[in-house]
Amino acid sequence: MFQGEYTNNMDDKGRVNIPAPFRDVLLKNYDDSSIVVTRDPYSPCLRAYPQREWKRLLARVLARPSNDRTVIAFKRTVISSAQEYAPDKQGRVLIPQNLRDYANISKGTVFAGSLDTFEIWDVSAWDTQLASSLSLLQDMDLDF
Amino acid sequence: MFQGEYTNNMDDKGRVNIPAPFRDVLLKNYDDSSIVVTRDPYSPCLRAYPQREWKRLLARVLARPSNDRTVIAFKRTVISSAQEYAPDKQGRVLIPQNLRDYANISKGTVFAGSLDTFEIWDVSAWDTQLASSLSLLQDMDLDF
DNA sequence: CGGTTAGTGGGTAAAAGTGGGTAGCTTGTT
DNA sequence: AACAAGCTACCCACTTTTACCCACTAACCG
Repeated sequence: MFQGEYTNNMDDKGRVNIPAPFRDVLLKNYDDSSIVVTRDPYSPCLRAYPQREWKRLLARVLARPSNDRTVIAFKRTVISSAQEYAPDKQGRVLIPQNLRDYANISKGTVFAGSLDTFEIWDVSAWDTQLASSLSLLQDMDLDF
Repeated sequence: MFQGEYTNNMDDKGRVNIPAPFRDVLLKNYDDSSIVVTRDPYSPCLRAYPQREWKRLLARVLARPSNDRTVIAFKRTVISSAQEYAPDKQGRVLIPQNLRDYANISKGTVFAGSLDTFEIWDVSAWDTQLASSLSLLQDMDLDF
């Protein structure tokens, strides 16, 4: 399970270090350190899936009628942008330019655990998102 | 059950001592001295869960529809920031910078028992919170 | 008043994160 | 087809952070 929030810097070449705790989860729970990175359609951030979770998502998509408009849109935004990455010896992955643009990532990069996936944010986008999530929760007054 | 209020000092490295009575509860009632520390979404403080209580919380969250906006907000504020800590030989844990910022903790740190969890406050934030909690209770005039 | 436990401070080895060079591949151009 | 340019994977070296250990002081308890 991915949890915790970590900030790392992307270098000039576009590489960022996957936080060590996440790499541990990948190796221990999934026997595979490679991930699939893609656009998150609901927020301006990227989402990283372990291989197994990515396959589960694909299965769910394939189970739907392929002419459905939302399924088509989902394929175009999420699936088309998905790419598999294996971290290098230092634990870094290269984020391609189109995904960097989508999430507005320039340098400061936040990795946020989200149970079976994790999110990748630009640090200032993360801060504003965090503030609005907090105010949403306070207004809703839900009990967990 | 965690009860009582204790003040300890965080050192320059960001470590604070978990009060001994709380460590006792962790060992005796939970057979595990490690805790999960996370943001409290309703107040500017942190909340520490014994492993077992944390798992119960996760189960409750997972039972809800994952596309619900409040569930997403909860994941981002609480689950993303959650990290597991095992106290060192002296009974201290390192509070990471992002959580220190959230709760405004610099040095004086208050640990407040809250039954199956406990809260971690900056001492001055705790004082102001205490004053307003008191006046709230006096106005409401409910009988416990 | 001595002994034990809680809390505090600091040193140090290992791990995590960062920066950059280079060889080899792909791509595109003449 | 040959060559140049750019990109990327891989490697090495450095810096920063963290985990772990030891030592000291203060409080508590008999």
